Amino acid sequence: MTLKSKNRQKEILARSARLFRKKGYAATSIRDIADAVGMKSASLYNHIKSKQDILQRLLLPIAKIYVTSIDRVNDSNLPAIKKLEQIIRDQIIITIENPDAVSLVPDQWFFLENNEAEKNNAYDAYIQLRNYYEKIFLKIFQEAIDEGDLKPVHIEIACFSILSTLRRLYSWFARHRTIDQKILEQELIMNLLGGLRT
Amino acid sequence: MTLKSKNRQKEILARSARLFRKKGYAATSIRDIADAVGMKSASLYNHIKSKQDILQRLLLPIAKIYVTSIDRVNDSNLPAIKKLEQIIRDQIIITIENPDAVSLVPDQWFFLENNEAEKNNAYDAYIQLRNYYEKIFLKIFQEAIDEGDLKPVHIEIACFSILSTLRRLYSWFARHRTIDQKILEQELIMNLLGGLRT
DNA sequence: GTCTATATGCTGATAGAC
DNA sequence: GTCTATCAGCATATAGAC
Repeated sequence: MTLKSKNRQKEILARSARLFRKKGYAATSIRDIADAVGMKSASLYNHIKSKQDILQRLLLPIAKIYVTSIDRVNDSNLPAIKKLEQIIRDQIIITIENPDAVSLVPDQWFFLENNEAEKNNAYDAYIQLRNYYEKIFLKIFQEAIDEGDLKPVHIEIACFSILSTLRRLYSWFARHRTIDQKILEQELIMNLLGGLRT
Repeated sequence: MTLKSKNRQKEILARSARLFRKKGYAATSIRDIADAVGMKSASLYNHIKSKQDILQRLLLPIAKIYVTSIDRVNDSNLPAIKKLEQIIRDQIIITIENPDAVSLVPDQWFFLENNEAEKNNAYDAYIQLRNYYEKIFLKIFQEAIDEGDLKPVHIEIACFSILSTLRRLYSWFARHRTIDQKILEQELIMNLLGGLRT
């Protein structure tokens, strides 16, 4: 594979991410993508296997970025409450660095297909990554309670609430790009964790 | 219009809402809806004008329910902080009573069409209702700060955070239907407002 | 690696029999 | 008010010339 074709693939993925974000996977056609890249739809197939292939090559890497990020925090020696703060900071950074790919996480993952015949279980693979992330998040949250830094709340409600906000951050950020990142971090940490501290 | 045909229409709307929730508007076909109702797709058109018509008749009423609800709270004589608590409670009730319609609010509104030629500006009408809701919400939030009950935070971040969680509540609730509603209210009020109180 | 041409199937919606 | 039959358009994807 040449460098040029790799760049072409990257461009196709980036343009697709933007279109999927704007219109949704189902409402975005291969022709839409071809137009955005500047070629005919048939030519796209020299670079990608299928429309589904594009979605998978957007969602699975971003899901792995999230998992890698929470693993690193989890392996650190910080107190659990500091780990939670770092997880929020990391999510903000991931969102700012990959806004289009991140935008697919709340909604478009559902269009991943589970083709068992071809051992192409992108749907299952994605769900597994997401569940793993949430499991670690819940575990750290419980530790912060055990360590006396958070109130003994219903952890599933609290984690749902925190993750709902972080998953939607991309859309807020699109409308407020000029905000200082440090202020955003401080405010979100206060919003999301402040009510739960002892 | 007979009672029977009204019931039929209600059933079509309810089945459609469930399908739009599960698969998304774009990925749900008229044939899917017809199958779910138990008739042929052509017969559907005796009850509804178009697929778009269904979406509009789901989203605009639920948007109006939200607006009516916040108007009533806003008109009350409660202190602003108590108004915010009531808004959260109201959103929980609306979500529990209309889970399928509410599920369309975060994502499927984008598929509303703006047909200016036919003065059928469902998209604009919806956006207007949503903007109105957010404007009132922000106003009450600012009042709670002015009344000394909330910290002088960046209100747009705080309101985004609170509304993100409330809009996603339907999906959490689907997985935890047995939770006591009072506990859910208490926990969410603590999660969403606790960190911001003076 | 891009193109034109095309295969095949599904889409929303309509016409008209009953 | 439901059906069968059908339309025109667009979907994903492929074949093969250049």
